Amino acid sequence: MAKAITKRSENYSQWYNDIVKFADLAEYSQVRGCMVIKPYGYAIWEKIKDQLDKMFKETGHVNAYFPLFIPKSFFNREAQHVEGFAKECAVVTHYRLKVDDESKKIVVDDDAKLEEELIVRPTSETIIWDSYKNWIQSYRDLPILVNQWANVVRWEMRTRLFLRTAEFLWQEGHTAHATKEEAMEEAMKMINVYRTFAEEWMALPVYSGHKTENERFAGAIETYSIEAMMQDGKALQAGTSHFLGQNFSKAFDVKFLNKEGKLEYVWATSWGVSTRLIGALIMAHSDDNGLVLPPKLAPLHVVIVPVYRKPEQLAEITKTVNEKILSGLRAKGITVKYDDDDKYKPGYKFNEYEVKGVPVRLTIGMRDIENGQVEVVRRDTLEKKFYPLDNIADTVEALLNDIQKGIFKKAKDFRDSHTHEVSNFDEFKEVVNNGGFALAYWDGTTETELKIKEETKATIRVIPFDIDQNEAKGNKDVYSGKDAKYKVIFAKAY
RNA sequence: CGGGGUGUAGCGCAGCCCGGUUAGCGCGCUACGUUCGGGACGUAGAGGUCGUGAGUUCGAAUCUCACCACCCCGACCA
Repeated sequence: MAKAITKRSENYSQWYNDIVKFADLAEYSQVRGCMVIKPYGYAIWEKIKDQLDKMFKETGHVNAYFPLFIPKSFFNREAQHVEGFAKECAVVTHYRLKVDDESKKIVVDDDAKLEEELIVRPTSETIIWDSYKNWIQSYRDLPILVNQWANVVRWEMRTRLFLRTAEFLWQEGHTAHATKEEAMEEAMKMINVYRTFAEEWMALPVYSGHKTENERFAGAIETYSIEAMMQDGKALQAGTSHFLGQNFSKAFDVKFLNKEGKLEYVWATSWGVSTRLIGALIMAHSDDNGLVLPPKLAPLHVVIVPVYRKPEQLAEITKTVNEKILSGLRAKGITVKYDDDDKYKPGYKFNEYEVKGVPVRLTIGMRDIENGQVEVVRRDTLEKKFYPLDNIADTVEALLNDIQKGIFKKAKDFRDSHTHEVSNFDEFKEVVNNGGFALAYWDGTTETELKIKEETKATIRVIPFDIDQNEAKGNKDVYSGKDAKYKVIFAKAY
């Protein structure tokens, strides 16, 4: 074992870094806080992107692209928005370099200073609403249901691959509506799209609900979020959808003439998920042997490893693989790789694909051909079984479905067993400090929320949709002892 | 921005305190041979502006100064 992945129990965050590295997903570049997403990691992002894009289009959205640069003045328009992002913006001040006469080095040409600085987008509300102003005159122009796949830059102080990097890839939906109700419905619709994607595709159980005022997106009236639990019991915000009210339409003066001939401000939403989802995928499912991927998002479903000594044996195995395995699997849309690379030994390959989380491995040697069988190993449980070569495609298809369901159940069981109702602050501290979600009553004040954060580092992740908030009536806040308004999920978060 | 640390081969490090002739080690890499059902082994080999720039010295990876970069711990955050 030349390369060993740190065990989760020893050092969880080192384990995470090891998985990213050994599974060849990403690495830091020479640019501070920025990552290189390597082909295998990018392939996972492409799978995520393809599916989400499909779901967005099915819900009536279209893609467009807006500039990377935003004039500084745009940020002045919406007060909360600028406050939320000002401290982490990259700013372009010049447009030209030159060779310095004395040092012969490349320097910024001071004569090429921009009249107005450009901000590298940390999010695109402002530049998009500046365009919407020109797009919208009448209720007939609405709704606008646009999504953008893009990169954004937030100059974070501390970064972690996929979870928080200075530049990251994401999608941001920006919609414009004639009525408040329609916009609110859109925001809710999209958080549900995210929830469906998380649960059915990522095999990641999530709590969805409202964010508190304190945790809301800068400039939003209402923020909805999906929150997942990682294997250390901490929460990861996996996606957000915002009802922006008329904040941005007022800031950018976007009005439309309604059916009654009256001028009104447009109602807005925005919603997004990022490459952070890959971090969620890693931390939710993987084990001490490496990455574990849900089959629906695995770039490669099945790898076939031949075991042989002589070239003639390899030829015979290859013939069997071609005739009895490959076409059957491909016909079912299963992505399969036959790894007959002679440069590596089987043992090396077994480990490599295990670390990379390929859901199913087939091993086939002379012995198996004689017996008409193949060895099948599933990545999630590492269980090995022999199956007949006949109908191997059906076997594998069923197994992939089983793995998808199995890892969802495992993640859900984990989350549920680490989610506890707490009735007093001592219990509360115990739950959040040991890694877990605390279901607690809250008095609804930012003051209490901040005090709890200060004392425990735990924050309110969501006010869950699927908890009837009438439950809170007659109960007391876990910290302040005042009358409770909500029952919420507290946890430490990434 | 506050506190701490590190820059030496592709990666991980030793050497520096106490200056000295050819700068080492592990992994990886290349060639050949033996291996091949859970990360093989042997032999031979390739690979270095010692972060950058000045200075001290007969002589600097080593001492001095400046600069740059990155990492870790805080405050901030998808």
